[in-house]
Amino acid sequence: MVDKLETSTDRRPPLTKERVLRAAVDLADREGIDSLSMRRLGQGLGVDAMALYRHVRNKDEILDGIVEAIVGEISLPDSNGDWKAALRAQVMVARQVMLRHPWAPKVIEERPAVSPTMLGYIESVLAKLADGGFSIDMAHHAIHVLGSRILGFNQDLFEDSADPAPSPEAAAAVARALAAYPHVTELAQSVSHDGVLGACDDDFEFAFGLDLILDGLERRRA
Amino acid sequence: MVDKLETSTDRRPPLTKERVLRAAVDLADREGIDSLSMRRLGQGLGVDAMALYRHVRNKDEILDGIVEAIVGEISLPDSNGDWKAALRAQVMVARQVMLRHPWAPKVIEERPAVSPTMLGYIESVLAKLADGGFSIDMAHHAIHVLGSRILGFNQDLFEDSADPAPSPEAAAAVARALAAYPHVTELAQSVSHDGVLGACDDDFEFAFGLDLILDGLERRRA
DNA sequence: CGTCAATGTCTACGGCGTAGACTACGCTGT
DNA sequence: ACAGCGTAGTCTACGCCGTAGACATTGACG
Repeated sequence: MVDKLETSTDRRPPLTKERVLRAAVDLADREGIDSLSMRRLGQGLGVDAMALYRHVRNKDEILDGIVEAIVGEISLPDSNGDWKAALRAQVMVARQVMLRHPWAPKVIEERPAVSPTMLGYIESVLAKLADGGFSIDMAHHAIHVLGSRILGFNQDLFEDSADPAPSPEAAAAVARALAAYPHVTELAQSVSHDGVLGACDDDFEFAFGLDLILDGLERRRA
Repeated sequence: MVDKLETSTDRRPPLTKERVLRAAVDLADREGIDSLSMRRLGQGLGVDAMALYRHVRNKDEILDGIVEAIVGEISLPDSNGDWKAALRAQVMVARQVMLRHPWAPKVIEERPAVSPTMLGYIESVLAKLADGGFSIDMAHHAIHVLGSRILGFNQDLFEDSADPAPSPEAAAAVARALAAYPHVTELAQSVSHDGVLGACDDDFEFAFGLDLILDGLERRRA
C-alpha cells in the first residue's frame, strides 16, 4: 500500500505558489488567458481546484502573480550614455517578453497592481530619463505619453484579426460598405498591396511610434 | 381580464433591439460593465433574460451594439483649414464621449469589430489627415501611433486608483518598499505635491501626449 | 502511540451564457 | 368565424465559473 501511496501522491512535488504561478503562465501561453480557470489549472497540476487555495488567496492573486512573473522576465541591461538608445533598447526587450505572452496586455490593464518587480522596471525607465536630463515633471509626462508602450505593447484599435479565408460574399459586402468611406478604402487597398493581404508590419509600426514619441520627448526636454 | 392583460403586458413597449441596447448602455454606465449580464439586463427591462435573445443573437452582439452606439455619439464637426487643430478637436470630442462611458475602452479593446459607425469615424480622421497633406502610408502610421488615443482614451499603465484612505501601516509599507527605487520615490513625491495626493491631471496628460504625437506626425509628413 | 498542523478532496452555492421546449397572443386566409 | 401560424416572452436545464466550508489523509514531533 505504501507503493500505491507513492505513485498516487508522492510522485509529484508538493505544490508551491511558484509552481502554481508557473503552471498558470504556461496554461495562459498555451491555451489563452480565458482557459485559465481554477479548475483547468488544478487539473494541469494533477490536483483539485480547491487545493490551489492553500497557496493562493484567490484568482486575482494568481493574475497579479503571473504579471509579476513575466515583468520579471524583462532583463534590465545597464545603459550606455545615450538615454534615447538605452530607453529604446529597454522597451524593445520588454516587447520581446510581451510577444511571448500575448495575454499579458489584457491582464496588466485590468489588474493595475504595482508589484515590486514592476516598480523596479519603472525605476529603470525613470533612471534612463534622468540620465537624459529630464526633470521629474517631464519624466512623469513621458511615462504618461508612452503609456503601455513602455512595456512593449501598444493597443492598436484594430487587431490584425487574421481572418484566414474571408468568403467572397463577405468580401463583397465589405467592399460595398467601404464605398461610402473613400479614405478608408484607399488605406485598405494600400495596406493589402505590400505584404500579406490586410496585415501590417507590427514591428515597424511599433518602432515608428516609439521613435516618434521619443523624439517628441527629446524636443520638449528643455 | 382585458384590463389585467393591459397592465401586465401592454404597459411596456414591446422591446426592440434599440431598447435593449439603450438599457445596456444605461446599465453599464450606472453599475459598471461587469454588472451587464443578460439576467440583470432583462430584469431592468422587466423581462426574462431569454427574451433578449429574440432581439439579439448573443451577448457579444450586445457588446458590439453598445460600442456602436457610443461611437455614434461622437459628433463629427466639419473641419476648418488647419488639419492639426481639426484632428485635435475631433479627438477631444471623442474623449468627452468616452469619459461619459468609462467602460468603453475595455469593451472596445476586447471586441475590435469594425462597425459602420466606427468606419465613419476613422474616415473622418483620415480625411483630416489627407487634408493636411499626409500620404496614405503616413496616415496609416498615424492611425497606429495614435492607437486608441484616436478615440479619446489612452491606456495608462496605472489607474489613479483613488484609494480613499490608505491606512498608515500601508503607507509605511509602501514607503519602505519605495526606498529601493529613488526615482520612483521622487516622482511620487513630486506628483503628490501639486494637486490632490497621488492624482495627476489626466486632461493635461492626455493633451500633452496628443500634441506631442501630432507634432511628431507633422514633422514626419515630408 | 497520540496529537497536531499542513495539504489535498468533496460538496455545495450562487452566478454566468444560452439551448430548447413551451405558452400566450394577434394576424391572416378561407 | 375560425383554424393556422408567426411572434414575443417564459421556464427549465446544462455546463461552466469562483469559492466557502466540512472532511480526509499524512508526515513530523512529543
